[in-house]
Amino acid sequence: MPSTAAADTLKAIKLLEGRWKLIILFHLFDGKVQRYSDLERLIPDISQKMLAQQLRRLEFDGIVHRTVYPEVPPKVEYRLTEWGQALCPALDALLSWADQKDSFEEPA
Amino acid sequence: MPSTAAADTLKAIKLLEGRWKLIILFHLFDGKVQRYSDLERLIPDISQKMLAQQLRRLEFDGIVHRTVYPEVPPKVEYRLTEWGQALCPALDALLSWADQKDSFEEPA
DNA sequence: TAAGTAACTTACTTTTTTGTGCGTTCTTGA
DNA sequence: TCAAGAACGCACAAAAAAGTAAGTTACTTA
Repeated sequence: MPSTAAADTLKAIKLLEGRWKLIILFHLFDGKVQRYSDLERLIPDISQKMLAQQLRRLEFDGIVHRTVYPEVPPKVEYRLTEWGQALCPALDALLSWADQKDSFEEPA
Repeated sequence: MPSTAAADTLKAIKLLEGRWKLIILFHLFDGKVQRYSDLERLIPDISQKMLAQQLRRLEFDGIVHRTVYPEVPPKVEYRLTEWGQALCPALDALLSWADQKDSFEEPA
């Protein structure tokens, strides 16, 4: 284990931190393609500002791909990059960790 | 995949979010036991307040175990719970995801 | 001419998280 | 008598994240 493992894991988690990113990602898994307005509908509590901002960040980080169709009114589609799809196993591992909680009960 | 998968993964990530938690955890992996003052030394930039606060939160969440020795001056030791140790594979999965990044280069 | 549409910006406010510095406790050794 | 040591707690300040509401663009259709 190189000494950067901790730092790199930190970075990985930072890419996913925040109130909205995972929620957005879950709507894009399995190759789903969504328009901005689809995501707005699927995530009723998010503000337009946060949706746009987090999508841009996910795009910048290489997790989400953005396609603009030059139409009026505008049309923009979002999908995961391949690397974004590759997040699945890691999130599954986290989920199964969370699920295991009750099977470990600490001795007092 | 039950429909709570997204919500549960969210919760799991929230347990690890923030500037300090993973840093603290990395110093406790592999059964390492550390005193409060050890962690202070190992994490030079953290303030006492944040160290105490995050340790309490990790304890509350069942990830870290806290042992107080009734001595003067005080002695308090921290170690991972079994469930806390069980985080390793999930963090490894995240790390390997991060490492894979360059092997996926998106077609423009 | 005017309203409608999708996908955002921008300016501003509120909330949450993090940081700073000092105080507290109790006993021991100089 | 008094400073030292370990592990905090507390009040307050700064910074970061999130939320609110209104404005923008550039065509299309009524």
